[in-house]
Amino acid sequence: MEKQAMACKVDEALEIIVGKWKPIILLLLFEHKVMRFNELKRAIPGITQKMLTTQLRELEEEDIVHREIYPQVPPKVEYSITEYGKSIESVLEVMHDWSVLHLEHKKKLQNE
Amino acid sequence: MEKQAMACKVDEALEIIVGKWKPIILLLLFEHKVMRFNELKRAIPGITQKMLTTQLRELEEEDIVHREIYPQVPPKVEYSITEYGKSIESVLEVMHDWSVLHLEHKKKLQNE
DNA sequence: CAGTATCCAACTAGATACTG
DNA sequence: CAGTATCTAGTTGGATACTG
Repeated sequence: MEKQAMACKVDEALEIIVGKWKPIILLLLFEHKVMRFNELKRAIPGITQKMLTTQLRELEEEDIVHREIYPQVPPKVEYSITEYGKSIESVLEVMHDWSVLHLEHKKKLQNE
Repeated sequence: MEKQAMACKVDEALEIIVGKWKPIILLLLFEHKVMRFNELKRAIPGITQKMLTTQLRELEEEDIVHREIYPQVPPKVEYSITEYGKSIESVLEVMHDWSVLHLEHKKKLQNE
């Protein structure tokens, strides 16, 4: 595979998984399976409603997160990972594992 | 492992691999082993000198890219992946593979 | 050749207020 | 409860000019 084309595709993946709050949103949904809007908001310290909405809409757009609306008052909306979205978990794990490696490496460098 | 701590670490990894031009820089260096500044610049259409410098400095800071300066006129500077930096290749590959999967999935969705 | 320095436009994200 | 709307401060990145 040509490297330039590959970089192009990597960028696309990054745009989806990145976004300041996406990893934490995804990890929470992987853990809890189903979460309501305010439940997510409480679980993510520092996020604003606007940001949470935006990031969830983007993940929904990519068919990674499913949004279930219950037509009732007060409104109830539940978020979950789609069947397809589950494919992203291994990517998050690889990134996490490398991060741990990286932290250790930096610590080692500082001790020299 | 607690999910919140994990998200934190994933973010750190993302900050390093992301940056608009980092994937392409890294992939080029993985392919060519050693590249000079202008060689990289020519290989990356649209990048400015400022951006290339910034991104390279950040990768150098993280001990992922090595910068070899030859004290001569005109100056010659060569960039390469550090021994440690090689650990990032598999992360890029996983992200790339998922991107390909994702493109296929989106195409399938549009045909429905 | 391999950068630095400066300026500015565009986008991002936070705070805040409002609503079905 | 689960958002939307608006405004604004801060950051990012591009264009351009200059340099050892």
